[in-house]
Amino acid sequence: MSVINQSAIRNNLLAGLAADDFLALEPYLKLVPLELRSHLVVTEGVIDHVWFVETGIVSVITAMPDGRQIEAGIVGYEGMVDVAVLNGVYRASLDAHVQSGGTAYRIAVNDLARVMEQRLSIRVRLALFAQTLYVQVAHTAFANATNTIEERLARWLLMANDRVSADAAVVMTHEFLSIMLGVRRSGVTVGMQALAADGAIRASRGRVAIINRERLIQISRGSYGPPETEYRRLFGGSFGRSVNGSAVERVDSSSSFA
Amino acid sequence: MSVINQSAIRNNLLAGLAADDFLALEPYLKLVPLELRSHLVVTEGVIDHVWFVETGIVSVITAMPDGRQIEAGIVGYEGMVDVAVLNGVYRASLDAHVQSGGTAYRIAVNDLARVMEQRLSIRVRLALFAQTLYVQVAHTAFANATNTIEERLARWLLMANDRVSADAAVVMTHEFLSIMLGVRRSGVTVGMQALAADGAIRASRGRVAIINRERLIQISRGSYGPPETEYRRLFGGSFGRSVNGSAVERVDSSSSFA
DNA sequence: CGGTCTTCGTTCGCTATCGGACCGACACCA
DNA sequence: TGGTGTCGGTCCGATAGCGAACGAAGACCG
Repeated sequence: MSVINQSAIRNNLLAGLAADDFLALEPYLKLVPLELRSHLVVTEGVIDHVWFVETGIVSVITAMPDGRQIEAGIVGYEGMVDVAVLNGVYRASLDAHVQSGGTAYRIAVNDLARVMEQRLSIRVRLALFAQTLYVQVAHTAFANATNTIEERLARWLLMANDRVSADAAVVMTHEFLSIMLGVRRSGVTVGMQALAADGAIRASRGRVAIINRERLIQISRGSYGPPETEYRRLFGGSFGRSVNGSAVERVDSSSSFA
Repeated sequence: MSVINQSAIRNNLLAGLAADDFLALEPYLKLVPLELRSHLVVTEGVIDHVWFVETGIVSVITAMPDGRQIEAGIVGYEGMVDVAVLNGVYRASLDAHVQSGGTAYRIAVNDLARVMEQRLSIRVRLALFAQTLYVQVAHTAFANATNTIEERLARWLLMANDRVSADAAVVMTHEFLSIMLGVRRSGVTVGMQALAADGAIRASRGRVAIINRERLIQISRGSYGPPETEYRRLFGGSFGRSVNGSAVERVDSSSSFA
């Protein structure tokens, strides 16, 4: 069995682990594709694997039994799915759907739990991510209550842009975004036009190119930023600011867990 | 120093600890008042204490530098503030404000961390609560995006009612609620009138009596229920249902949706 | 008891967004 | 190259909620 080289890992949680911690996890990690639109976790389902995203985007979704759903958070190479297992919960209360295809290192929750039990520093690092996701979701609640569609679109595009190589366009349809934001499809169309008129984005069928991040940030009226700042504070690096993509840096994770 | 009797504790996290775990924490717990409108935690501030709520209600709030704010979650005797420390984070990204005065057992984070280090089972229990709060916040994001003011009011009143002695009225002004929900004050007035006309509540100046929980749950259109169900699943007990001999009865909220 | 402050009720015009529908444009496949 | 399905642009009337203002009723205090 070939060994995964830590230096080749894009996932920021794995890449930043101490070398011996990574080696302890490595035998259980398996690189798997993230199939577009697949459901990694479904509400009330058992969580038997955890995914460390390498490329692509996964949405954390509040899904109701009657089919209504909305995005609560978004995870890319900076994080993992599902954080519930870090809190000792193995049955899901939220969905996780792949919104942009890619790859991830997958591990069985049993294996992860066993290794974390031996190596507290792994748990420490992953818990920091759970905290950033919690903050992100709280800010989604804020944005959903106070921001216009256009502002929320700007926020979403920035967050998606943070998670793809910086020059790549974001791939998604208006229909899809309308579901994530909980608004009408044609509301998204109008909002996108406004962003395009502003020179912030350039849109074509199923594709959005971010032209001017600075402008998008202004438009988002503060709904973008704080969770990303929190992430950088806890993990260091340039997440959310990278001018040219995956500038994943590592920082020690020795903050006292206990 | 007199010893606190665990059987007299109302906080569900502390009350449910194994006896020896509780005894290990007990020397560091101090019963303190929760002063109405005090800010237990403020964004970017250091978190130096944790509160295990006995009575009263604490709101978890997304606060922006420009003063805009909104409630992301709500914590009463079933939980603690701030859960960030469970993830090893000691600088706040969210506010915690006392919305309904009461009391709490307070502990210094250093002491809590030290004891948890010795007793993993304490950490395990508290982490379960962190998970329920995360789910609650995700559902706030859902409600904020998809529900009307009236529906969100119903949700808020139910959640507040869960956290006060069952027959007590909820004490708060329209002004206050408008800030928590991020809507106009007069929007709350109109919403309250609708709920009162429905016979779900009876309102007087600064006070709301819940008359018919069942009706409120219907009105909330699913925005109330799932996080409470999750809490019961993880902790057992009757949280969110009528507790100890209240006149109010209700069925499991999830049944209205399955 | 009267003054003062807080809270609530109500109104106005205005805007964002809804729900639904229709159609044209593009993309892909045979 | 034409057919077919997806996607985006646009329009309609309807509505929830906004921002601001004003006044009345309850609560508190000297």
